[in-house]
Amino acid sequence: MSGLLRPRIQFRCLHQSRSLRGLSHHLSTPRPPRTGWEYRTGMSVTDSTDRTESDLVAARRAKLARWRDDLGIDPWGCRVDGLVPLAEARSMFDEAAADAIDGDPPPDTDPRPRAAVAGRVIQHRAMGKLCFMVLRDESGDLQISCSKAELETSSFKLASKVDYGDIIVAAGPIGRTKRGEICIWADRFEVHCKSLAPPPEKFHGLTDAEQRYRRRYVDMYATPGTMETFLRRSQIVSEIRRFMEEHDFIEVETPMMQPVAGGAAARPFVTHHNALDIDLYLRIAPELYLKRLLVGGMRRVFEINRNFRNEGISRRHNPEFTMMEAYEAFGDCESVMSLTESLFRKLAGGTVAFGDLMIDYEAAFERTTYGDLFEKTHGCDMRDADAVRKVASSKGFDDASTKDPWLLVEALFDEAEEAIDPSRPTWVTDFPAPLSPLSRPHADDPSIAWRAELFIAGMELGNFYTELNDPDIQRARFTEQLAGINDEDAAFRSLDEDFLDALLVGMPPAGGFGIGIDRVVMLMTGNTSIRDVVLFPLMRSDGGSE
RNA sequence: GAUCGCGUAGCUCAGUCGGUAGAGCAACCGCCUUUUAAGCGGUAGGUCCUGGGUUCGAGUCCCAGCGCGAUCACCA
Repeated sequence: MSGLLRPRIQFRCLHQSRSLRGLSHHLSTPRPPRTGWEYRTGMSVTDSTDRTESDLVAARRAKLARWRDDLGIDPWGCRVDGLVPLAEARSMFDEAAADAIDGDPPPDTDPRPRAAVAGRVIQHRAMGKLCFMVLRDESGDLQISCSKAELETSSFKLASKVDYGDIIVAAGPIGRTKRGEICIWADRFEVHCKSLAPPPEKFHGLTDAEQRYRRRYVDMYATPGTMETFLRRSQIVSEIRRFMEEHDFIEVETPMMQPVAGGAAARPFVTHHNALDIDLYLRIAPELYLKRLLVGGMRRVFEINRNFRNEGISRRHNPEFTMMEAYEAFGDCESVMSLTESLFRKLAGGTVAFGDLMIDYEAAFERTTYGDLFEKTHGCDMRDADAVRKVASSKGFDDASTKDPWLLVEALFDEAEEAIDPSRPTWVTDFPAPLSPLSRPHADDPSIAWRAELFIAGMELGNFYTELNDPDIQRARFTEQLAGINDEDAAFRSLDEDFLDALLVGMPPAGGFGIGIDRVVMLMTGNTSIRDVVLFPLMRSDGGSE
């Protein structure tokens, strides 16, 4: 429930059309030939047909050829059974067994535990007849030592010549070096993948943000912290899923290609189905489909998946983003708010740092109403149209005298959001009904809707509603919204008649909510840019195959 | 979309007042059996983002473009 069919679309469209014009101009402009090929291989492009390898790539290819021709090895590897993750091999280290070996000649039976491991070489130190290397996999790092005395000649040659970035398999007893480093003393050593690309700097990894996002596969192994963030993301999504299932929600998948893009006010992406010869929209929200499922009889449903919005990119916005939406029949705004509060409490497990903020999820979240926040910031009642116009006019809005006063309230509310303490998770409740066309108005005051938003660290985390299930009011709301939109939006916005038919069949009263999963991950991992929690954030095309 | 900042070797970064393009890591050759960003000796590696301009001379100054980042706007 990501948003609404809001009249605000009018000015968003002005904004969007500028960006679209900018984009088409951009696409028609020839770009300098800095291609993906260069990023990947370090080769430089001398003209459109002739590619010259960099010395670094040439050296790696030459090494590959020598291994294949002189040592007869297949550098591309094969299936290997019985491998253990590096962290697990490290944990198998046995102090007593290592002590038994130290100093004295090894006994007939080596008491040290053995392990076979695989990993990418991230450090390599060759010292003549001995070499050390550090391997990395998703579980961590582990040192391997290869001695000329312990390995077959060809294996030792390989071990002493592997490059940063190669993927190897090694096996042997898990011991310790003189300096106390846990280490596998390899008696088996094989290369299972030759890396031909020039590696990044081995201590800093990639620091240039552009390269980190464009070449995430390098960033993941080379930059400290990247893998941890994405493993944590995976855990968080898994915890959320488990939490929802424990609360008797069932997971569903609804269309991402929709004939009518509804459930939010965003501008959609358009695609085309050839056989049916129809345009389809990538969904901007799953809301209207999930509500159909309540009509069909499901009591509690949720969906975690991508939405696509054809809008700007920022530190907090990626055009495709992951959202969880959930609907609970016979719940309401309050029931889904308290469910969410306990979800956040569980995910955070206390206080989590985000930038300079220390955010406490244990205490009850703050609450304020939209109207109070508005009045505190602007000194007038949001229902007082004349006063609102006066404030808007004093803030320099050109359309202060003609625009719908509720749209002025919405525009002015941005400033009010800044009054929310970013270090305290805060509910803003009782949104204006005219800005909330999918939620139920209060019985005693139809200008106020049963709708709340959650704010944390200055970010909007999600929307929470008592759902509107009166088909006549819903139709009227949709119709009002459509009446106010401009030509540009009218092209992709229309009444979802099938959804209204579903409401005629009858949807039980319900609470519903949507939360931005990427933003939850940002909060839980302390990343202040969404690009650091999305594996492959959208980047401007940079020529070549990127 | 606006404003500000950045773009130099494969990577991480220096580059003074406009005066011959620098270092570390990585690479190549040699030495080295307990290293920890190993060490020592040697070698090679550049479209200084692109295109104009100013100048005797531009990595450096000016203009335009491209890309990235930050802030703002819009949104979750």
